[in-house]
Amino acid sequence: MIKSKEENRLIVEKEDFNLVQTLECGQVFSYFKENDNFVVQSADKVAIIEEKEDCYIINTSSPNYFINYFDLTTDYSIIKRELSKFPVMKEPIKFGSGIRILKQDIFETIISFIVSANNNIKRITKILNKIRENFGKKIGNYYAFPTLNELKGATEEYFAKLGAGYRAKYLENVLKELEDFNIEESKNLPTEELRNKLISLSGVGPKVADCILLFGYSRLDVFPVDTWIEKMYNQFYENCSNRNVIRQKLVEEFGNLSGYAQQYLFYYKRSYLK
DNA sequence: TTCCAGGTGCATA
DNA sequence: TATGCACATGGA
Repeated sequence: MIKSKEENRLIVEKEDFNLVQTLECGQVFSYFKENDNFVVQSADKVAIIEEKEDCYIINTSSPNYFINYFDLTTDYSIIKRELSKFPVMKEPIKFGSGIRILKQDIFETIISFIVSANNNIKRITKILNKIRENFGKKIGNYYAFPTLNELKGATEEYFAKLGAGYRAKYLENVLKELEDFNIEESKNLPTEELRNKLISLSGVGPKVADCILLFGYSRLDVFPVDTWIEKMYNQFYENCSNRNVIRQKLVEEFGNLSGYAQQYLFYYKRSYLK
């Protein structure tokens, strides 16, 4: 998987790793294309990634951070083999065979997915980029995502101006609520308890909480149910409009592989079936 | 014009 | 506990 690691560069084989699939499967909003490369940002880290015929060259001053971020030490062939035993997963796994679940910064993930609720990806990205530019430290030609402390002064009016709509109030509130949250300590909580704690935050409901758990806390025993998963469930399982019921049934079915299954299905359904 | 986007919060029964 | 509706915004 990791072919070589140097101080400013990481070379990664393409086996079980497709950068476009990983970035565009809906788990992350902090990347963009620059010339022929992808620029990937997470918290205050940046990677500029070149695609070669048989590998990716990840240019970054933080190679270890991106080894963890792209989950490069996990063997996805085992996960895909296990999940392929479920008939419903066969095509989605083939379609998104290079997806990896990112390990993102928790604060950034909380803010990103509050913005994402009932919103479209284009506007979500626009809003998050503005937050970076307005409150983040400058790193070279790019901007870091602000820390809680750096973003603390942002008001409802500010977020509304960015186009956050009715989520502006949630964002202002959550910044205050997070001051007593203690993200570091929360990492040790069991999934269900942590889920309830996240849901108590402003703008965080069951779906956003599950996304934060999966993409920020790397909890694989959650299955975020959004409009696309609901469509998929109604197509492949049974008619059901209660998202909580859908979530419970899918977690029961996929257990500790739920998070992986969700991403393969989401990507397949959203980009292929519509 | 209406519908929809990786839903949440709140009132009501 | 469960259901229904309002909530900003802009593209299709």
